Amino acid sequence: MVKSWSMNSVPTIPPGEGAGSSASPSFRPLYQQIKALITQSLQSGEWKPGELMPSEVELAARFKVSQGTVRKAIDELAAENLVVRRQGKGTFVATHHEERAHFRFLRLMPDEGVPHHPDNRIIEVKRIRAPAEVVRLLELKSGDAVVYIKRLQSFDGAPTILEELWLPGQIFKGLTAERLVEYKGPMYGLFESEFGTRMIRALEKIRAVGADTVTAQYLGVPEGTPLLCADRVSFTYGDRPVELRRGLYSTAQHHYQNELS
Amino acid sequence: MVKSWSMNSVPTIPPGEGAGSSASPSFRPLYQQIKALITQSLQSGEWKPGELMPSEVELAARFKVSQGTVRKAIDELAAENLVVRRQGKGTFVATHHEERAHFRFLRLMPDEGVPHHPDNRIIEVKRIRAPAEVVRLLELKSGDAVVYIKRLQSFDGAPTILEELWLPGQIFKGLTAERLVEYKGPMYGLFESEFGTRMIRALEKIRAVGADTVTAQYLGVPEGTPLLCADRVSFTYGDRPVELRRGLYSTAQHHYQNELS
DNA sequence: AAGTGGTCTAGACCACTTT
DNA sequence: AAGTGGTCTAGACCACTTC
Repeated sequence: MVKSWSMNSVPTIPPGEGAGSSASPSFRPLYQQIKALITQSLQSGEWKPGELMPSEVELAARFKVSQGTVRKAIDELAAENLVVRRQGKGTFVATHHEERAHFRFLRLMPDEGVPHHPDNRIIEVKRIRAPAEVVRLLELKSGDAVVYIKRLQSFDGAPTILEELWLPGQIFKGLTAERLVEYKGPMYGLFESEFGTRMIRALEKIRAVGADTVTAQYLGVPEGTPLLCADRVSFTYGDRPVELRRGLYSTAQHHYQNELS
Repeated sequence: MVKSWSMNSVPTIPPGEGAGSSASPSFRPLYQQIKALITQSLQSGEWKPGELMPSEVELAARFKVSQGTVRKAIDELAAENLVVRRQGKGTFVATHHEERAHFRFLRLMPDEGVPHHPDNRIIEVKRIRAPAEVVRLLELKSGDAVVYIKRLQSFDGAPTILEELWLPGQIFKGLTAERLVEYKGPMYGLFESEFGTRMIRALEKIRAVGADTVTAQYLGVPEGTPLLCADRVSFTYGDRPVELRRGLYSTAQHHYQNELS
């Protein structure tokens, strides 16, 4: 179904688009081919977020490879948080509808106490033509529509995060203020369930800025107060950018936490 | 040398300090025991940073386990950046003396252009009694001495990072301003070569603050300018904290870059 | 040609979960 | 008891580096 190496399983993939500076023709390990095939099935929705995937034995039979090869492919997918393995139960498609995932993209932690979920207040939702900067970062076509969202998040009643989002209009067609307000849970969960778009990873660029008049009002701080400004581009399968987000964080009682390893 | 499982290799480790909420007595996979033994050898300096380690076959013989088990142990060490594997050559102890490692702990990137190394200017080096906060974060004893360092880093002549460091006095005995000034290369390289202390990972807490008078002068910005403030605690083997660092970053032409995955 | 890490297979047994 | 992921072994061959 996949292979072709020599005697003991040799990949069929012809030399070509090598991933690097290899002098020899490019090779592709079998397990990486399997990994790509499984990723395709995840992307196409053959197995939906939260669902149980076929067992390793089943997948090995389906792809006509050994269980060990399937295992190595799934190991990498698990390391990338695309799937979750549970001993004795099986392998599940990762979803944003679990506690575990909620704080993977929210790095703002309280200086003291345990992290918990913010209260959301939607300020504005509208459909606009994408600004040039958004066109560039989301790889859109000039003139494409985007959904613009502005919201304020509070912890224990203290306004802390003022956020603006830009989402490709084509993907997020029916996204209205009502649906955002009535939806309980993390926004990425909504995107995943209602719009079939799962955020996989994101890139953030962080700066320090002074609060402008409007921002200061929303966050309840003096104008000019230093704030963290985090610009985020989020990607779905295949490194396709599908969200632009600018967050302004008040760091009076919170900090951005990061592990370097 | 290690094992004891049953017929096919069973771990000797007696039930006891299980790592988790397991109801049954705790087990420890063989490969994790091997991993711990290899880590010990790294920590003790049996193989020094940059050096070639014994091959998988040798280690398998030494520990009386299969090559596959050693491989899995080394795979995890490589994932944690403790060792580096090079096909055809062998496995090497990771070191801060390589380009590759330099930007693992320096997340401040230029808004445009490629990242490069800063110019260092040592402002102050002194030996002091550790302040209470430092005692707490570095897990010292009250009254212990620490080496205090203050330095300014510039990119293309533009002062950008004002940093303060606190290092355990016991470990960093002969650390003087002269040695810091004459040393070329990343500071973690100096720590590794001259003081036998290798930084493995670090935890950062980031806030936005306004530049005070002194800071503003060093960084050449108006007083009150918003700056990133990054408090870092670095750890060596065994999660022992061995460095406290506070960096103030001017984000006029740079940003703190972070990948969420 | 020899040595090293990298891939693949096949089979055994273990721990965990559900039936 | 049956099924799942997790560990361990043994052996084969491959790609890369050095001699």
